[in-house]
Amino acid sequence: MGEQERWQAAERLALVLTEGGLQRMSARALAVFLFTDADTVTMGDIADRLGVSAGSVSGAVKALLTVGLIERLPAPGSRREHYRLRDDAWPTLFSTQNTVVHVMLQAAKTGIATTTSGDPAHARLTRMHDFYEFLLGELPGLLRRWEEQRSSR
Amino acid sequence: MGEQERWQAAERLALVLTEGGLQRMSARALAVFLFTDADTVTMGDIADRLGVSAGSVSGAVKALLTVGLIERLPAPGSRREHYRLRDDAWPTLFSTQNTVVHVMLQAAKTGIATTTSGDPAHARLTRMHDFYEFLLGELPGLLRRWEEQRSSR
DNA sequence: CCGTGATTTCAGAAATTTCTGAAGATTGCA
DNA sequence: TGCAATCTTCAGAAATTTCTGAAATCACGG
Repeated sequence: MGEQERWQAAERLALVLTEGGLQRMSARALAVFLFTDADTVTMGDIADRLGVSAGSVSGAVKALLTVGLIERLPAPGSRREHYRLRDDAWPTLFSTQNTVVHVMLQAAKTGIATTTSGDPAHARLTRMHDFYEFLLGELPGLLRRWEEQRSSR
Repeated sequence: MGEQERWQAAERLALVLTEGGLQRMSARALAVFLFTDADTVTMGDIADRLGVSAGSVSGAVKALLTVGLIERLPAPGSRREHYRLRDDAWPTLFSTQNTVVHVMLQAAKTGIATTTSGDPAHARLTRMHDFYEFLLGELPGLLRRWEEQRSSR
C-alpha cells in the first residue's frame, strides 16, 4: 500500500465529510488527522500535507476544535502546538449533525402554532413534529448502546 | 395567526432544511408543500408564493421528486401538474441523509486497506469503521420502531 | 524583555453555487 | 392539426462561499 493510495483515500473521505456538513478545508484537515501515521500533528504538518496556506489551516483547526473532533495537547515546552483526533470524534460528529433534529422539531412546533386544527397544513406539520420527536427520543439510547458495545471489548 | 407568521415560519424551516443538505430552492419549495392550506400545489403556485422564476421551481420540484419527498398526482385532465408532500416524507428524508453513513463506512474500509496493523492510522480508521458499522446496524430497527408506533395510533 | 518562529486575522481574489430569463418542447383541448 | 398554457433546459448573471497572502499578534527560549 503506497502513500499515493493512502492520501487518495483521505481526499475521498474529505469529500464525503463535506457532504456531511463540514467545510471543505475542515474536512480535508480532519482526513489528515485520521490518516497520518504520526500520533499528533502541527498546523505546519497539515499545511505541508495539503499544500494550502497557514491561514486556511488556522481556520480549519479552529473549527474542528470548536465541534470537539480534535484536541490540543498539553505542549511540552514546544513552540508548535500539537493536535490529534479525539477518541470520541465520531459519536461527537454524529451528535453535532443531530442538532438539526432539534431545530426541525422546533420549526414544526412554530408552524403548528400558525395553523388551526383541521387545516391540511396542521395535519402535515403534526406528522412532521411526531417523527422528529420520535427521532430525538431514540438518540440517547442509541449512543448509550454504542458506549456499552465499545466498553465490552 | 396571520399569514405573515406562517410564511415566516416556512422560510425559517427552509433555512434548516438547507443545513440538512437540501438545495436552497428545494428547501423553500418543500416548505411551501408543508405549510400550504391546499391539498395539492402546482409549479405556478410555488413560483407565485416564493416570487421566483418558473425555471427555478422546475429544478426544485424535480429534485424533490427524485429523493421521494413529494409525489405527482394522477392529473384529472388538467393542464397543470399537481404535486403534494408524500406521507412518508420525513422518514424518507432521514434515510436519504443516512446514505452518508454508508459512504463513511466504505471510506474507512478503503483507508484501512492502505495501512498495516499496528499503525496509529490503522487504529484510528478501525475505530471509525466500528462506529459507522454500529450505526448502520441500528437504522433498520429505528425505522421499524417508528412504523410500529405510527400504526398503533 | 528581545528575537524568532508560529499562529491569527482579514480584505480581496478565486472558485463555486444558485438563480434568472428566454427559447424550445410538451400537452390538453377545440 | 393548431393554439395556448405549462414545463424544461441551459447559458450567463448574480450571489455566496472559500482560499490566499500578508500584516499583526502572540509566546517561547535565550
